[in-house]
Amino acid sequence: MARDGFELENFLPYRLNRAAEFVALRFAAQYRERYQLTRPEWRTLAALGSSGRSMTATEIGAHSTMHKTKVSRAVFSLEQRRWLKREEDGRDRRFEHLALTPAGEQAYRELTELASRYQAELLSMLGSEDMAALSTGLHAVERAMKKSAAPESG
Amino acid sequence: MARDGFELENFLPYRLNRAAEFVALRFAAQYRERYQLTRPEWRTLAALGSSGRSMTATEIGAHSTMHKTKVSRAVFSLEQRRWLKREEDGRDRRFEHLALTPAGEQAYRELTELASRYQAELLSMLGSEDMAALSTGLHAVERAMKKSAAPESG
DNA sequence: AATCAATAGTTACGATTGCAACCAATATAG
DNA sequence: CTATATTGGTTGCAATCGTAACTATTGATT
Repeated sequence: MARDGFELENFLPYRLNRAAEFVALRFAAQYRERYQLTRPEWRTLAALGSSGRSMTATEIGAHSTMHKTKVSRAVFSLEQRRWLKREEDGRDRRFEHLALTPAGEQAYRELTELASRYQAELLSMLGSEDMAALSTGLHAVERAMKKSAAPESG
Repeated sequence: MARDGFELENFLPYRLNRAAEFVALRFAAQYRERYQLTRPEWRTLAALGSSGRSMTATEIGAHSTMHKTKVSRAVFSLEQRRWLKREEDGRDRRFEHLALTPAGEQAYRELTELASRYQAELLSMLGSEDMAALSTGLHAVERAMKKSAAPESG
C-alpha cells in the first residue's frame, strides 16, 4: 500500500465518486432506455416534480448541483416534449417560473415508481443498518454544503 | 412535498451524486490549478501511486470506475508528461503494465500531501462521528459493487 | 434620470466524453 | 492447424459539457 500516510481507499472524494457513479449508472440505464431521458433531464424533472411547485432555473441548479447551462438545456428539451412550461414573472421579467404540465406530472409519477423500486433494491443490497449510517453521513455532507457554497458547476 | 411515497431528498443516487460532486469539485479545483491535472489523470495517478505496483489500464478502470477510453486518454497524457511508463507483457503482448516514473512518484507524493490536507478539512467539517457513519455506509456500497458488476462506463 | 453593477438565463465554441467500430494478440473449437 | 470468439487497448465521430461572453432586465449610485 501507500508508503506515506495517504490511503486512496480512505479518501472521501474517491470513495464518494465511485459509489455515486455506481449507484447512478444502474438507475440511469433504466430511465434512459424507457424514456429517452438524459441525466440532467431526469434531475430537472425530479426537482420540479418533488417540489410540487414552480421553480426558477437557478433554484433547480442550486438544488441539484447542476451547472446553469446544463439546467438551461434540460429545461429546453423538457419544454419541447411538453412536459414543462415556462411562465414569465410579472414583476421581474428576468425570472422564468418553470412548472410541469399534466403530461410532465404523469411522467414524473411513472419515473418515481421506477425510482422507488430502485431505492428498495438498494436498501436490500445494503441492509437497513448500513443504509441508515450512509444516510447519517450524507446528512452531514449536506449540512456542510449549505455552509460553504460549492465552487459552481457540476 | 411529494404527494406519493417518493421523496427526492431521500433518494440515494440523487444524494450521493450531489455529495460526490460537492466534495470532488473543491478538491479538483486545487490540483487543476497547481498541476494542470484533469480528474481522470489524477484518478489514474492515484490508482497507480497508491497501489505501489504496476497495473494494466483495465485494472485502473475497474478500480476507479472509469470508462476504458477515459483511462486510455489519461494514460496517454500522463505518459507525455513522463510521469508514467508502459511496459509490454512478455507472455501476453496485449497487456501493458503501467507504472509511475520517479517524476510521477514525486508528483504523486505532492498530490497526496494536498489530498491528506483536504481529507483533514473534510473531517473537521463533518465531525468524526458522522464521518465514521459515512465510511460505514460507503463500505456497504463498495461491498455491493463487488457483487454486481457495474454496467460499465463512468 | 443616467450610469454602473448585479442577476437570470442563453449561446458560441473549444474541450471532454462515450459509443461503436476497430486493431492486435491470445484462447477456444472443430 | 485453421476458424472463430474473446480480450486489452485505441480511435473516429457525434453528442455532451463548461467557460466565457452575451442579451435582457432590474437594482444601486450619483
